[in-house]
Amino acid sequence: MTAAELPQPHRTADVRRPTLNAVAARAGVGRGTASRVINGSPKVSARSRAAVEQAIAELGYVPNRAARSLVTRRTDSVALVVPDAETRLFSEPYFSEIIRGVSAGLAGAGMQLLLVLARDATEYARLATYLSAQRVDGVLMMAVHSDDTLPDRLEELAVPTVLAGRRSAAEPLGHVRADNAGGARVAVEHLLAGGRRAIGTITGPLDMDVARARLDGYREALRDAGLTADEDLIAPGDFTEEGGRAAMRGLLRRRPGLDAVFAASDVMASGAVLELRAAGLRVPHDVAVVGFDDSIVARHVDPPLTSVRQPLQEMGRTMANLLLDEITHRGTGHREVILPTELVVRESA
Amino acid sequence: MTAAELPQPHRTADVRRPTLNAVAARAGVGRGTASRVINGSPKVSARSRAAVEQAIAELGYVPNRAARSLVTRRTDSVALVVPDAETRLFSEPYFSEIIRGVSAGLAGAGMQLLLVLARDATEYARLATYLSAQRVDGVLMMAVHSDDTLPDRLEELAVPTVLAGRRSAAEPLGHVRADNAGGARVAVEHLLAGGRRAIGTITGPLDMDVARARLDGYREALRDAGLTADEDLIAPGDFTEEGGRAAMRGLLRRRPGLDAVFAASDVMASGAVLELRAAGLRVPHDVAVVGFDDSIVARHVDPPLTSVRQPLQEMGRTMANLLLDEITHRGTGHREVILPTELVVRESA
DNA sequence: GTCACCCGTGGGACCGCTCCCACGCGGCAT
DNA sequence: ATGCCGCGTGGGAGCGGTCCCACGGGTGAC
Repeated sequence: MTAAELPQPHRTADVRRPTLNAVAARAGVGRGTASRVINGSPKVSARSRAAVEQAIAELGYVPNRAARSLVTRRTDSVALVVPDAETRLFSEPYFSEIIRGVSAGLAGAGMQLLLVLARDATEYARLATYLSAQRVDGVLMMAVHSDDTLPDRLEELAVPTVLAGRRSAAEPLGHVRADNAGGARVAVEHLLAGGRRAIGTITGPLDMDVARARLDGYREALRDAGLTADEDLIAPGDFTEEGGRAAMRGLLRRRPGLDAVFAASDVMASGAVLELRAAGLRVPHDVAVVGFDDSIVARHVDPPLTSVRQPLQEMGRTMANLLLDEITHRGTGHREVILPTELVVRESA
Repeated sequence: MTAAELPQPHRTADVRRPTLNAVAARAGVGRGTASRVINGSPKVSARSRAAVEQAIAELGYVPNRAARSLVTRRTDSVALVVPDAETRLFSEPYFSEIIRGVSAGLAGAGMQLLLVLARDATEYARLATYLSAQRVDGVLMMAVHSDDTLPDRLEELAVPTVLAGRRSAAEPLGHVRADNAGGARVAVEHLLAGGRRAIGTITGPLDMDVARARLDGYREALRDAGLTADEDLIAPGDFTEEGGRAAMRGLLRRRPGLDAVFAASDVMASGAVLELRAAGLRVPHDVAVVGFDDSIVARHVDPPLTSVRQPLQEMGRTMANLLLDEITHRGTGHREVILPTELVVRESA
């Protein structure tokens, strides 16, 4: 790509590392046998195995990935793709925690994690070719939008792919998500149990499935309680604090008598709290607030937010496992895993 | 490593991608010429160049990284190492923002970013060998402690390395850091300008350079104002909220007349605020508080915290650039870059 | 005792690229 | 005309692994 025009770096410092040949020679065996030991083949005598293992230890031999992957056509690495535009939205533990889970899940299998932030649309579009060019064995994608076609392109190119969250209810690809609807439902049920009746909601961008699912949960809970989710109780947000403030402002204007709000993210909830305070309303006395994510913000908002926690790290780990499975046994079929959420009750509701 | 015992994945789907040979054949030139075009060598006639470029476009050719790096001994990828123990980092924009900067800095050079989270000490220790085994061209490290020797090992192994922050004032390796002392100084000057005179500080763990530097800045500011930084004005914290509370408690006990506090992190400042409130003191009326990091917490503390912002994304970008430079021109000498901080004034001081 | 078999083994043939050497060819000085 | 230079070029020789085929020697069946 553009690298072509750049000055070429030196060759790496010529501290030549021992090769498989060196190991074999030192162990007094052939390359084949040494290779077998390294790859755990059972068809090696105990004697040879011991000799090779000793040689490896003495020489500090580490296999050359490039050479290996040239012939095996595997790279032992997977990419985690994050549209850069989204990262600011979740400067939250979300990103980090999922990564930790993914990393933990991959480490056991000796896989490397390639982090790919797609800056703009052009770059994003090129990604499919890029990723499929024997660069990675599989792809994990975060924050996929409904209209995102990159996953489809990857599927066409036969690149194993697992998504964090789904694009729509009919997601054809394997993915892992939290029980968003269930979580939202529990949040609203908590508000209902607290005697609240005029419950509004601040949603995420409705072109995202997470946002829609959380809205669905909100609706279900109200319906089950015999209430109707009037349209003017629903204010669209965008997962940002400012969006939360604006949405709250709208809700207050339309429904002055509101006594509770379920926000589809803590960040929006924190915006809502700021706006409520500005309007002279007390939380939770006048208006109760529940957020979603149980992010660090939740604990630091005044009052601390009641929020729905998603098992982020486990989601990451599960994504890694699904992907590894898909890589190992092609065409296992795309599976979806839904992990349970948990309501963390604090002072805001 | 352990991968040896695992079941081996299939070979990648055999959608054989076009090779350089195919490109050369189609363009009617030799492999050498095709390679030259791809690598931007000037020694190619316009005619050949055009033919090759067309063939590349028609075939959708993308060079095989493994093959290339096998011979060049470069991988065109760098590792970002983060000790997993530093969960503290994860809860902040810190991590995400630096990554964004790093990613942006690397992208231009066609470099890949390998994310390596070291779970435990054993794994961390093995990292040096791991990273030096022609796996990456360079290493970026975050959250290095004073007693961390991994950087030294990497240097011995001739692996270009750049750190985020330094281990001590005598850091031999290239690194990028914020002007911690300067930032602290400005924070305290702001308190002085507000008429405060009995100014305490809550420090980070003093085995970390950041913490020491911020303490130094505090001292300098007081000294320049003709005040003395009595030892009982200095309370050691550990960058946690609870640590901040405890430190604040100690300060109040020793110095009931305190009228301001500079905390070396927002999280500690938020703890301090809680403690002040518990003691019946008002912020900023009775005691003004300034934090550090301008993290998301700062905006959500009540009252919102005045804080010192570090240019995280730029720090990431700078790290990437330093590393690229080190990779391209070996032995440029390890440089240090200090980026300016900025005081963000809110309501707490 | 002979033969078929199996197990462990060595090593050749690649994988797809870059590097570099040698070569052809036109233009310029001799 | 002859030589030399330098440019653009083709293609061989690896890079360090894995895969697989062929082979030696021990074993058991006949």
